[in-house]
Amino acid sequence: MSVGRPSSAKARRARIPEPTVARLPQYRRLLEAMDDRRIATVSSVELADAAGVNAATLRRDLSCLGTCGTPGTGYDVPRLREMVDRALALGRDWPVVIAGAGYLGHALARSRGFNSGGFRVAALVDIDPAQVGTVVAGAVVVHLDELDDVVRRERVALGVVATPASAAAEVVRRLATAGVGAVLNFAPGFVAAPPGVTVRNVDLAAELQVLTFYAARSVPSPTDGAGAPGRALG
Amino acid sequence: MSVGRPSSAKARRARIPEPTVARLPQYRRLLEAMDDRRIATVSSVELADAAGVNAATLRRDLSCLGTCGTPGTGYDVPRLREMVDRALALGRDWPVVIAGAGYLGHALARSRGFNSGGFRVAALVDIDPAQVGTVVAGAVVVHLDELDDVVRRERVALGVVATPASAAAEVVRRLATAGVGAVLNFAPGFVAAPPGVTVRNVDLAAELQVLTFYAARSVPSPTDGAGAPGRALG
DNA sequence: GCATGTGAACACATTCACAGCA
DNA sequence: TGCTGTGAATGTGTTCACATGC
Repeated sequence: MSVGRPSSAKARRARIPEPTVARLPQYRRLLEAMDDRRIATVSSVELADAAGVNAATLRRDLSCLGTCGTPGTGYDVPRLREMVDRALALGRDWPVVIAGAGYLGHALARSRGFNSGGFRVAALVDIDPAQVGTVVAGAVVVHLDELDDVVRRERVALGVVATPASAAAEVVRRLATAGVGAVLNFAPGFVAAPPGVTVRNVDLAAELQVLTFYAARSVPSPTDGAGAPGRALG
Repeated sequence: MSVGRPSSAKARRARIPEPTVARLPQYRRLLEAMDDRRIATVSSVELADAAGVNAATLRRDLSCLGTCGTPGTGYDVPRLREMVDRALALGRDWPVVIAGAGYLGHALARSRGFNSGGFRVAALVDIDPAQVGTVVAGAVVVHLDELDDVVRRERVALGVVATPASAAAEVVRRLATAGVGAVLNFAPGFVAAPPGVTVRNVDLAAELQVLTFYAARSVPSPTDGAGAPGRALG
């Protein structure tokens, strides 16, 4: 704890806790909106309130990025925005392949979040002959057997699984074989990660069930004066 | 620590930690699959391995439900399944209203997870005249102005927001006013919860960005022999 | 013998509170 | 004075390890 540049060098390659990583996209969006409105500076309290987190938590989150806010002033919005982008490895080109051209696949392919900030849907893959050859939001639907070609040609590093549950494990395996390094799986059920591949499971039905849990705890007990505090989760 | 039935009464109304609640749907699905295959008993190690969690964690999770596994044998699958269902307040009827009949709204309305286990899409609401009056997977699309009627008539307790971000806050407000007690918000950005309402924000674009963070940490460093362990997140 | 359920240890994240600096 | 960045305290979840009971 002595040598080198004081702040940046210290935190440059420090491990970032998972909860912090999960909050970064939220900060990013707020900073983007502020930047668009030409807001030059923001304090930790302002940003934290907008994000719905504690100000100390926000400051600690940002300190992981090796940021330099200015005491007495706050954070420089464009600069902070750039640092968050860098931490999330955004800004560079991230071609995505979506496996499964059903309703969810279509919805994701058309969503802004999958077509901005460096993300770009390079292609969708499916096995349904009725889908193969069609174009969704500028991206072609190709047959699953062409997956390797697409991944190699477009240098795809990210895969999204929007197939039925029964196909998910096999599709993840094929994505991994094709060279995709990270997969976002929307199919229900736990899919184990092949070696060297990061798999993130997002289960929309599970989210609904978790919500139910909290709803059931507040709804059937209308006896609490002001009611449950109505905290926002997630 | 003495009176009453030893296990169940003690844990019956204990607070369940949020991470535990988030894992319950996963256990539920596995138990359902085992039950269908007529598997009568399961040990904590087996179930934990299938779910990708530590066995001690699983046992502690289940102990929150006031369960009784049998030492030397394991857990009774049908019985445990029922207890998880009860904890999640499933089994009863949960009518859902989906706000936003775009691609995501359609995908959710058609998904199995939103139409089983007690969940039922009572209606979709939108303001697009081209959508209003159409039927999606057996559910009608009605105008946003009819929200109050639908919620009252169908006793809707759960709302799902699948609108553009710009409309999300207002739609959550209207859902709350209509009497919906819990909302699952898929629109990007933090939506504060009105008093007495639980709001759970699920940001699909953020999931992709989080994935990128981990992908970037493993991809550009192909120097680690066996590579990153490829842990499954989420 | 074998698997549950849980006290105790540990690891981690959040929050407070304040030193230090603009 | 105002706000950042962080040591220290707190709170929470995970994991170990074993007593207990089938």
